[in-house]
Amino acid sequence: MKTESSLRERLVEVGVHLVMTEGAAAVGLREIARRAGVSHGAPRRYFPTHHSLLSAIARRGFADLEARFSAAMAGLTSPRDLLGVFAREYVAYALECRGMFELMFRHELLDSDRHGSDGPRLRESTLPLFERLVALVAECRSAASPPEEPAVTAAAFWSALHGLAQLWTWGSLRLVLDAHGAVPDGERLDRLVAEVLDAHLGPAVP
Amino acid sequence: MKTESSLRERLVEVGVHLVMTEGAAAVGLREIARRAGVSHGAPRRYFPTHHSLLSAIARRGFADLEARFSAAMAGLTSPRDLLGVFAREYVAYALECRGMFELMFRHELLDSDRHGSDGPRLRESTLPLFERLVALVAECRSAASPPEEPAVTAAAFWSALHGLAQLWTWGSLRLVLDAHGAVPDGERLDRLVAEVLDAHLGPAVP
DNA sequence: GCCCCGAGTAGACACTGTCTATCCGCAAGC
DNA sequence: GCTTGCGGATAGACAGTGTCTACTCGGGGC
Repeated sequence: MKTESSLRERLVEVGVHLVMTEGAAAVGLREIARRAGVSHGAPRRYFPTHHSLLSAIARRGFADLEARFSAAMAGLTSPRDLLGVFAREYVAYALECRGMFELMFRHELLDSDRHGSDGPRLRESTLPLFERLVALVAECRSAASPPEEPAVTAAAFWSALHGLAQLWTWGSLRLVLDAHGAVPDGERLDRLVAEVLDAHLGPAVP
Repeated sequence: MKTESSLRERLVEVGVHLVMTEGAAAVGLREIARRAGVSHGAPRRYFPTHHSLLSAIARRGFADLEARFSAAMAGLTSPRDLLGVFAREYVAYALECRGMFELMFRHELLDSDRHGSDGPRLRESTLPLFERLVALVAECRSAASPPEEPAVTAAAFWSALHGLAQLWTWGSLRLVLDAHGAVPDGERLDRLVAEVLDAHLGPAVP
């Protein structure tokens, strides 16, 4: 791991840092080049367009997310526990790396249709992640009632997590739970995650 | 309703039309002014900044959504049916008016913190909508098991719908259900909506 | 009749992404 | 040893953007 990494790598790293600190809207091609210490035309050699650079940054985000999952799931075996970790890690990532999470699902900014300069379509980055989810849901469900298409359940479960992360950062969920001030402030998000888990996977067994 | 409406109204209307047809990314201040037939500086009198115009457009979106709900819910009384209509209408709006739906929840583009030039904060536009949801969920739940904080259930339910709409338009849900080709193509979205309804509100009673 | 003021115009400024021509350094070839 | 070629980076140009400011024009109040 030499400190003189290729410019390509450095651009992506600077971009990730910029998205994390300033938000997805502030990531201009020229700004990245500036912070990387090269001229504004330099990135063009590796990323023909702004979208392709953003796509590379988003791809890094999906990789980071998957790494988080792998780290957090290590040592656990119960499918229900694993799904709980998955859920908490998903919304935690969305909150901690809000800019990245935004960028990763902004299809109009990404080359989601075209193949990237390397690797598969960006949309397909989520496929292995989802496969893991389907397998866990199937395992979790087999103990209970009829199978019921685990892929459908997994898709709905993921949707709930995704919407929860999105609406929470958007702010209206907090606002609305304030109005019905039943749940104490620090526990609201945890309660929502637990609610999603229970709703889609059946109530937890102690 | 005079055809010579104020420029302010016309700008918003042109903006809505532009978002619907070209997507949220294509809505420039100058482009709106051009299509409204005025100079590029004219909007500034009514909307001091680009964000404030986008916020006005988004506000119109929330109003449209609420109008759709009111129209679709007319005549129904069963809370479960009403929630079903709510769910289907929500994702239908997201699919039909994809650009508007995108814009409405892009907080970095909107003056979601500052008060608009008229009316309340943009974030609070969703509050009456959510109140309706909480009431319906409470009514729906009272027939079944313990109350369990209807506001929390309603929030999770809304999250699932929101995430479903988002991930469906993003494309990975379709992709992943293709891989597990169990559900025929035309029914996938309906199945997912039904799954969300059942998961959060309990299975439907015929 | 004059003045003022609101509404809209038009130009400037800094900035963006993209395109193009240019230049530098370094290896290969003779 | 000198030239050649070329990948990698530079810098300028161009059209377009949002914002700011000076200006103009027309109509109502005194």
